[in-house]
Amino acid sequence: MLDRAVIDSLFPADLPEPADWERRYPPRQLPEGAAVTRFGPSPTGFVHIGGIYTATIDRDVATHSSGVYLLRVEDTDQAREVAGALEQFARAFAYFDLPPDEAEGHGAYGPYHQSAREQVYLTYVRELLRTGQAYPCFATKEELAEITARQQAAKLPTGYYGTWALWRDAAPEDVAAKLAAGDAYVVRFRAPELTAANARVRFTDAIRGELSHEANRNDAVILKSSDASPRLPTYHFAHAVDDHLMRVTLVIRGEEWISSVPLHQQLFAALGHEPVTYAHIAPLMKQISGGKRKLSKRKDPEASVEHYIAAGYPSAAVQYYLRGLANGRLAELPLEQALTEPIRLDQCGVAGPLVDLVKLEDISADYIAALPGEVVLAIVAEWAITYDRELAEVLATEPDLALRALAVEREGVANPRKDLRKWSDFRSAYGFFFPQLFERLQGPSDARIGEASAVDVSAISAFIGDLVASYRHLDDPREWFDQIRAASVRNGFAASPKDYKADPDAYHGSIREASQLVRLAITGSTRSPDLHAVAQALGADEVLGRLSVLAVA
RNA sequence: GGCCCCGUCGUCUAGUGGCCUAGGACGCCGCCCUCUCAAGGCGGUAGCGCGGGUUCGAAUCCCGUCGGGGCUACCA
Repeated sequence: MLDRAVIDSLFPADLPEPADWERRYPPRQLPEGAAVTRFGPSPTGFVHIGGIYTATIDRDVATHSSGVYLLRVEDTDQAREVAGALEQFARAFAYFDLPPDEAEGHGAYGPYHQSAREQVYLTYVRELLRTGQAYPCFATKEELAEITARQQAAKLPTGYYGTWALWRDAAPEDVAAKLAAGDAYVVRFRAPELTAANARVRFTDAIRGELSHEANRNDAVILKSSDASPRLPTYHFAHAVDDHLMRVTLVIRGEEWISSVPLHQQLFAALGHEPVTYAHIAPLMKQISGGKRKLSKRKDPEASVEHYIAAGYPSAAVQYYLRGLANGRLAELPLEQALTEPIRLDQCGVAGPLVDLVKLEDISADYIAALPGEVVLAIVAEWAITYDRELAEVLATEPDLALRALAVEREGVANPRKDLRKWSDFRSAYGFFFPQLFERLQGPSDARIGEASAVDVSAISAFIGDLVASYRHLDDPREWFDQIRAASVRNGFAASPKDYKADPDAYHGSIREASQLVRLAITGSTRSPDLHAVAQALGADEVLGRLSVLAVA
């Protein structure tokens, strides 16, 4: 074993001992059964929808057990750090209403950035070195690559273990010489010797139940290279140190970590830390040609929560969807109830679900349809400030018109329109209400009419001309529409589709075609909410203005 | 390659030996309503990966097999 003096010389003289940290971060005083959970985003990319999914479960379990949910930024991979990631985390958690009880800036167990915890990690690295449970390793990248290549050629498990582990049992004087020469090194964990008795490990997962795995044999790196500053640990070691000192009791993470549990348990044991409970959740998947694969923040930018925020999916709808994915039972409940009912870990699915935007949009449309017009307006206006400037300005200057538009077939009806699935749909669904956003037709030969109607230009202008001349802005829907029918009949349209079908050659078309022309003029589209309601929201002047352009050939 | 996780309609799921000729939701299709669209109402389509067992009886238990996913980094 390495000389204690040699070991200590590698660390600051005033480095605290484990007991010091234990005192500084005492066990929490929490009610029986309270879970302390954490989410640990890495700023090597943006939080994606899977991260929100995990954080939702973390937050929920802590809340419903009267526990604590903390946010710890896992920024040990400084080389791959992405600028702006932290700001994006904050935006994402704010948007989805997932406030941590503790995070950088508040909480007694910080710092909550791993890059600021160098001293803590060094204490425990030194401790493992002192007890011979870790050792410095000077193997170069080339040597490591060669080891891997030889193992693969020999069809042996790859890794740094046993006799492959160059520095595991190196002579102390060789190590001392390397250190004296100032060569860069990492610190590796000395994996326990495997025997028949400990070759396999079993553990209980809060979601999956009993799991077993081959024991870890690899001398995993726990402290990264000495030529970097700050000197940071790998995920594995940070997990064993931080989750202990932050007094985390329940680690909820993706199932890709199951394979690492044996290592983590060895690390906890070596450190003398009480093991934590794990809950490995199934990862959200993405449909790809020929199958599905785990959602990746690198490969799938559309999975970024920025995408959801920019498109304007309501936070509550997304949460409802994600909670339903976690516990199928919640998907059967009404939204309000599903948002407050606890998520049960033992009811979490074990197979990775595909993210289904169509389903989300259905939920979202239902949710928005139940919202009062003024609430929709307030949220859309807020959203538009960032994502649709022009719309934001229009809404600011025309709030009353916006409210009238939103009231159409939404307020006071049994089945409100479901034409908004996300805030960005507002422009296409309601934009035509606003003179500033609506482009009036050029005339009867406008391309938009050409695409939708076979009625010839002179017939259009005769009909619409008649309608404009006789137009009355009536309150009664039936009477209002009857004047359109009357004008169309006077100008060669059939009063009903049935009449038209009986003798197609006698007419330009039926009331269907006629009303589509009116619709086109007023809304610019062949698809719109109820025309009379639209006309009421618009007002007589605007309606006549929009119709008049078709009155002249 | 080794190890691990997973496998019910297109998708998300209910289902823990008989309540299952497998239920719900979304999608899709049809019909109704109708001045268009959306919504709504009604109806329909579609699934236990495969092969062996165990059992009176299996989606449910066991074995094998195939398929998908993950780990095997000084990334998390």
